[in-house]
Amino acid sequence: MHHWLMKSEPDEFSFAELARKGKEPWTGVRNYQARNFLRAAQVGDLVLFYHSNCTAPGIVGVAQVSKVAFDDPTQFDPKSDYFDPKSTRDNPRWSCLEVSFHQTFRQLVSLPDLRECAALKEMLILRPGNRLSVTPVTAAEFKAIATLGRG
DNA sequence: GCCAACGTTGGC
DNA sequence: GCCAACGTTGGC
Repeated sequence: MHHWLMKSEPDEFSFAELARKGKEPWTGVRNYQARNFLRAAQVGDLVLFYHSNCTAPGIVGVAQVSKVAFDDPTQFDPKSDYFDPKSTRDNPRWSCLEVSFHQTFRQLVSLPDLRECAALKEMLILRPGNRLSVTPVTAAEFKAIATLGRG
């Protein structure tokens, strides 16, 4: 069992939308390190859902991996923002997976909250300049954040 | 809108 | 394989 943190801009895809739809293919990851994390995820892994690039950045709830990684269809679609002309069907570069809604936090665990928490000092997301949209989280970090979020 | 950080690209 | 240029991310 692994734990992850995934970032999404709420203007693009919000956690509320995941709650409404129940599940969503997590496509558009175009960074090799993040892709490798996606490929390591297993069904049942819990995912902290982080809203970035918004007025109140932070973790809003928990999702769960419901399908392991498969070829990201958007890489083959010339109409998609995520189209990659260098990727072929014989040798696809990019993977996606499916996430399902799990739980909405009672309160936002904001970026300042995360920075304040001594147990979270090592989190990748808190490093300056970190741009990975998918990062691993330890079980202890997950627990600390879930405790804050569940209030 | 600014800017720091970092990944990627491409010339050499 | 080096490295400068460029693009993107994301907090503020």
